[in-house]
Amino acid sequence: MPPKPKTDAERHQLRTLIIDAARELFVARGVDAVTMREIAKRIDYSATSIYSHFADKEAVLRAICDTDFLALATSLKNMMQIADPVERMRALGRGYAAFALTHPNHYRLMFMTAHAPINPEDSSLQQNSAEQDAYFQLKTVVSAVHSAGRFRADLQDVDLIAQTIWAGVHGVCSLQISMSCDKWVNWSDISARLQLMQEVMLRGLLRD
Amino acid sequence: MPPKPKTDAERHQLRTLIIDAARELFVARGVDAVTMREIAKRIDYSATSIYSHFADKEAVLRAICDTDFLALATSLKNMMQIADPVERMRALGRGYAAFALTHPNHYRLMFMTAHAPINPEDSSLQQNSAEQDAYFQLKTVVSAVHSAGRFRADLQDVDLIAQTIWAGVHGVCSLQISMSCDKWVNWSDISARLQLMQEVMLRGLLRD
DNA sequence: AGTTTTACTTAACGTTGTTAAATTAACACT
DNA sequence: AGTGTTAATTTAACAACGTTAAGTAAAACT
Repeated sequence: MPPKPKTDAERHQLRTLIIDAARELFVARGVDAVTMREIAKRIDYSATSIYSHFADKEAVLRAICDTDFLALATSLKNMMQIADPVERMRALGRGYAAFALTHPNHYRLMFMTAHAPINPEDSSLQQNSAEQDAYFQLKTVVSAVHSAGRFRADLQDVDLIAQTIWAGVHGVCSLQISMSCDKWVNWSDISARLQLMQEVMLRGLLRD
Repeated sequence: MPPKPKTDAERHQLRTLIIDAARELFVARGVDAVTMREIAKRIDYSATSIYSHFADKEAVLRAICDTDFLALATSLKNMMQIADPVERMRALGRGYAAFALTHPNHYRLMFMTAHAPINPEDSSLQQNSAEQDAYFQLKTVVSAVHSAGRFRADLQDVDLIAQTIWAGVHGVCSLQISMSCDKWVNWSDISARLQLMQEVMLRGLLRD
């Protein structure tokens, strides 16, 4: 019941223990459905002990998201190796979608929830970093495709193109996340929807 | 404080009074941030009286969505008059986006918030109705374009095509609604993003 | 040895969605 | 007219939540 003084390393270890327990529960059943007491029980601590490591539930969430933004960028980084820029762009889309659909609750928090503008001081991530900024990765790929002269002649605005591609993939993923259990619509297979979106986007953007 | 027996009309009136109060609050501050007691206070009733009209908070949300789904379908109905099926499809996309962007909070409730599965049988709206079902309207247009032989040869699944178009427009709108204030991304003009998405989708889907 | 600090725990507060019980008014029937 | 019955609504109450305050035991510092 009573404790020993802990080193910084031990403190950090407990911090990530909390984060990992919380993430597992959030991902499984959604943020709102998971209680602080439950997170604590998972790691055999009392609920209130979490508050000596995080200001509140929201802070736990932000910590998880921070690591997951990084996780997204990291998981996409592997695909940046692909030589052909168009294939690279295609792989990036697939990777992004895979991330969204395997971590729907994280994705909801990152891209489907209105949040105050991200304070660079508040986030540990660096903007315009090939390792940490997924949007920068997308922009880089789009820029490469553009430089290779593969886009249609009238498409010159790299940001605009990147945002349209993002919107296409995001549309499929977010609709899946918030509407797929809805019986009103006779939903096609999610992989078919993703595939067609990818095809349509490429055909619509690339030179014949 | 005490009551009179009420006619069906009066009951219905109070029901919509609750819905309207709840909608206003939900739209302003989000579903989770609004309490039942707050909704009740707005219409000078006790919190518990809501439960004689709705099973729970979720049921209030569903009822709100129901009326807004009808509003969306109604606003799209005019565009179904356009003769050329491709032009009709284009107009439908524009109309949908206009609804989303002029009623962002309603749109968020309808398409970006997780809610219990909508069973067509306990909705007041009629599925597959040209007046009440926006998805049916989209499907009808897609079907017309398909019948006119305007889609590429390999595109045969009307549901799949409709859902992809929906995802494209939804992607632009939902990204705008939840991320446009984010300074991380150098956002292009929303109308330019919509325009390009529309172009890309049509070029990707239609025969050359 | 005695004080302070650290790492926790238990108790407790205010709110939440929701249910149960109480209250009050109008109607239906003798 | 008096008496149930029913409907509409309220107040009281419950369990659970996020969070804060107060308490406790061991290690560390002096």
